[in-house]
Amino acid sequence: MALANMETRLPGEPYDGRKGRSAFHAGKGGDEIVDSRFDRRLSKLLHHAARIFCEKGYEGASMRDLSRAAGMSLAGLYHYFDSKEDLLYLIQKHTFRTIIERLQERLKDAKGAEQRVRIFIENHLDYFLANKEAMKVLTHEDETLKNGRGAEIRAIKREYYRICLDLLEDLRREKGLQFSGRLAVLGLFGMINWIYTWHNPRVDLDASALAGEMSSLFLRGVLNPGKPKRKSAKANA
Amino acid sequence: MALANMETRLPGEPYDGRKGRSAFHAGKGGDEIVDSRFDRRLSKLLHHAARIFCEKGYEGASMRDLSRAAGMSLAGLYHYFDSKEDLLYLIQKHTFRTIIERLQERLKDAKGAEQRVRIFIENHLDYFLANKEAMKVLTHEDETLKNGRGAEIRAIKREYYRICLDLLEDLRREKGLQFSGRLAVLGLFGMINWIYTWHNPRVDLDASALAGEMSSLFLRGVLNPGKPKRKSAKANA
DNA sequence: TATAGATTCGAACGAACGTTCGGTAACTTC
DNA sequence: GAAGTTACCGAACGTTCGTTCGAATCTATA
Repeated sequence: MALANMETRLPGEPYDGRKGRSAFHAGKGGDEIVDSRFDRRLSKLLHHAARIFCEKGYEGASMRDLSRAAGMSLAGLYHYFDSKEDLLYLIQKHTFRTIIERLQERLKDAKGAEQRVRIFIENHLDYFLANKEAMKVLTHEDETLKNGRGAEIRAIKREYYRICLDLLEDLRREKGLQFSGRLAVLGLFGMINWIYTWHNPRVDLDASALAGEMSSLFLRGVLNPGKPKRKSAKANA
Repeated sequence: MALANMETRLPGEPYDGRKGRSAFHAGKGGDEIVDSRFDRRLSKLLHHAARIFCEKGYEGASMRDLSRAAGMSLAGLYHYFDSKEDLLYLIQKHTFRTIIERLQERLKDAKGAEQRVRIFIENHLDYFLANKEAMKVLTHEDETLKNGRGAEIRAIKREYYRICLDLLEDLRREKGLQFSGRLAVLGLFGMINWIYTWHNPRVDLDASALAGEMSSLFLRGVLNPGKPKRKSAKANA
């Protein structure tokens, strides 16, 4: 009973996650109010939760921690979501969807494969550093969600991966290069996701400068022809 | 009482972690037997624990999970270590110390800054892929340990970071380049640590081939002069 | 101001957690 | 084979966990 809405959806059907109270679901005239009282409160709760999951990890954080941080009773929280797992799911879905949405917006008016890769990197770092807590939760709690919710997040992740892979393969084609797309994507993801373990705003560059540096590092690595061993300027493709 | 040996050491003094029963502590004639019954059993327990921490995360894994996996009673486990936290500490310390030890061995007979950087990367990936579980625990549970144990692991981490930084600064000097050592180290760490999230032995290259690819990607990125924007061959240093 | 629904709460539930304790069995040393 | 140490276990301790329930309070509309 408690797990009623757990696995009774159609596969691929997203969880509502709002207990049917939100004005998000479109009325007869299409999307309308997206900022009901309920939605605003839920959004604040998600931010509090992201901060706590970021600090103590998903498993290490308790609903009592969240209730304390949000200034709301433990029982009251459950008015806004179904379970702790649902909470993580909502955070990850919203974060992932937003970063993809912003990326597609920025890619609209971009010409040239190299420029588009730079935009990908800058968008990622911009959003990462502006939403450190949620992005750490997205990155660090990668394998935490199971079953339906996990599958849905993993699907979004594949979508994001695919976008990056396509950009890199366009680049490869445009410049007539040879490299493994998979390796390039995952190497790049490593570089730009790892920042949550070290970036300190008082010491390190800001997002846009960082994006510039990392783009250069990565693109030079990908664009330049591999020299076979040592001291030999011209080499095979 | 229960936390007696928790914070009563001198700062910097490592935890024994063996409850004084190990033959590890040198006798009068220097180091002798390193493989007492106790040590061998402990080592097996650490492997089981690494596997479980890897699968479910440190917080998500229970001592009962470990007792089941090790085929030993819950109470019996505590004969070998003080606490769950101690367990994580022992895994991380041993893993980190071993990877550094092997690196220093390999660096002994290596000439040329570039070659030494390649060795660093190869050693890291070799060990990572041969000890995936422990390395994931080391990497993923980075901020889990607190207080004394956490400080000690963090010190080893700084040592490892420093080794890499020195290698890269040697390279920069030798080739007369200009780049941020910190950014290069952390970018490289991102690339080579991220593999635990994606490497699939049935699909991906093995450690040595992967090390070759990543070394090329990274070194080309670092070694090649930065071109300012677009289509301009010669640029500033 | 009456009413319906949305929102919040205190209190409690059963389950799972890390750890401890007293005792038994096994091994080592003389 | 007695004595002493090491290895291990069943059972329980006290705490914390995620979640639920019924009731109380707020808010918006008529």
